[in-house]
Amino acid sequence: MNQPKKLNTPSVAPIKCSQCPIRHRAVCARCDDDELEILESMKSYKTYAAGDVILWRGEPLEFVASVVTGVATLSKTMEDGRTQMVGLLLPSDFIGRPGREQIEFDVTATVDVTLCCFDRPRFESLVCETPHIAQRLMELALDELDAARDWMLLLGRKTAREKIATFIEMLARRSSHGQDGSKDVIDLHMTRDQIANYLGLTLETVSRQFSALKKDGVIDFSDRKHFTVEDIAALQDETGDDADGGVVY
Amino acid sequence: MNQPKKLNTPSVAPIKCSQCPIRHRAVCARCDDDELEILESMKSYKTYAAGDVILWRGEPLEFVASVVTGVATLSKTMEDGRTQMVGLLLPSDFIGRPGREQIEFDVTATVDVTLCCFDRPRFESLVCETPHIAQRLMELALDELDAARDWMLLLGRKTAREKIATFIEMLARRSSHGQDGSKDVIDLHMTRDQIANYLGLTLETVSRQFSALKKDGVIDFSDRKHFTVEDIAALQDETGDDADGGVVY
DNA sequence: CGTGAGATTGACTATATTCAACCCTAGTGG
DNA sequence: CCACTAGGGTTGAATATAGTCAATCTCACG
Repeated sequence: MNQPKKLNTPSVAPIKCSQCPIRHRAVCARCDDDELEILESMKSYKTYAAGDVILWRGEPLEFVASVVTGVATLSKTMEDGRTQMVGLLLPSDFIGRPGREQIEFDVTATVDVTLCCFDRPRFESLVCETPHIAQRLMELALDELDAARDWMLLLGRKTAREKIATFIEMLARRSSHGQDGSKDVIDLHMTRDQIANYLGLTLETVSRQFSALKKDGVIDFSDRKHFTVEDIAALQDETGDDADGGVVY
Repeated sequence: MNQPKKLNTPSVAPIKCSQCPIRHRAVCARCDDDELEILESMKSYKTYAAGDVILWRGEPLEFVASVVTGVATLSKTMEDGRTQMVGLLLPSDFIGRPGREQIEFDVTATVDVTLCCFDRPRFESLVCETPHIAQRLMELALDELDAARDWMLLLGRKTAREKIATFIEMLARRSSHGQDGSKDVIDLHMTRDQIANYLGLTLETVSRQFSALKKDGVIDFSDRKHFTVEDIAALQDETGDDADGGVVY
């Protein structure tokens, strides 16, 4: 953010896989040293500045990649401009799929992003030869599928207030710095418009619901991008989800 | 339907994998004869009558399975009863995931269903040893992920009319018997309520939109469960999707 | 200090939901 | 054989929720 905006650098000096921050969570998580060496030899890094489009929908998919740092979004846009985010990519998440020539949605960097890229055809043959990669890719896909299904419930059935509460609770859980119960300052590194596209709302409705939750003492904004959760219990009540996360009868 | 309702039979006589109707599409699609023999020895069939619940959310997941015949749905229900379908399982689709003890949603048979089941722990070790299974499972998961993401756009951004048009077009495409352009009678084997839960609407809205499309001459109902598409072009216009399926600039 | 992108707020409107009455139709039992 | 019933389905009227349009505000940045 406070760094100068850099142009879309085609590749930067790679770090060693063994020291990679996503080594044990990304597509390479199950790989042994030999397999890692193959990946090491074919990987290249690319960086994108906040706001850059990483891939356009329909574009031929020349590489697949893991997110090393930063956050990217997947989104679909209709002819008349209505758009819906269909996924959030955090470090260790995977972009692209073996066997597909094109990508079905736009991929955009919301903050500065570094990708660890692999040439798609070469990666595809590697998937066939290296069971550890297919296994991990399966796990990643199934995890994303679970997340997508939770999101479908939100999009199809939750009210605006429930959507916002769910979103905030997700952020709160994700950014809880160690000790529980503390009122961390949470960074909302998205615009109201992006949040609206994520939740299937308009930006005005997002703004109104934030204001309402603030008025009700559930959250408090220090500025437009930073807030604290004042009443976690109330927040969880508002999400519409079961109390303990799903296993209630 | 016209057969007597049978009780939930724990297992029925299995057919040979080599003659299985889903042999080349299911999780076993890439398996060679040796691998198939292992699967053959551990599989068992279960059948469920239309309306039966196959698995309840939160239930310990003792088996994983492929759908051999019939249709099942995945759905999530909120405390107050609002429910959202999050997936449709057709023959060759897979239920359950290795590495998860519990299932996150209800699985229900909408018509009579036959499953090809595998004991979960044994299947999990097989996934580790048999790359062809992990590869195929990855492909199936990625396909479902693509479908889930299309559905997210529908749920988050489409109007009631667009949702219904998309739904009908999906049915029309799926049940087109060979020659294109013919007016096939399409079987709507779901109630208005189930359709509503699928599309994130109420059953009244579903009914109203069907009536409106009929009045506009786009579709025609012979009875409540059967209709024909009278104007495919108009139907596609109403879906809100791009004309040729997505790759337009 | 001016500018512009993003955010907030208000007034009005549209869309889909809710509530309720009524209608089919298939299946049941007298 | 026919009337009754129940589970879906349709339709209408009133309502609520979120969307649209528009004015104003805030704040970071040049």
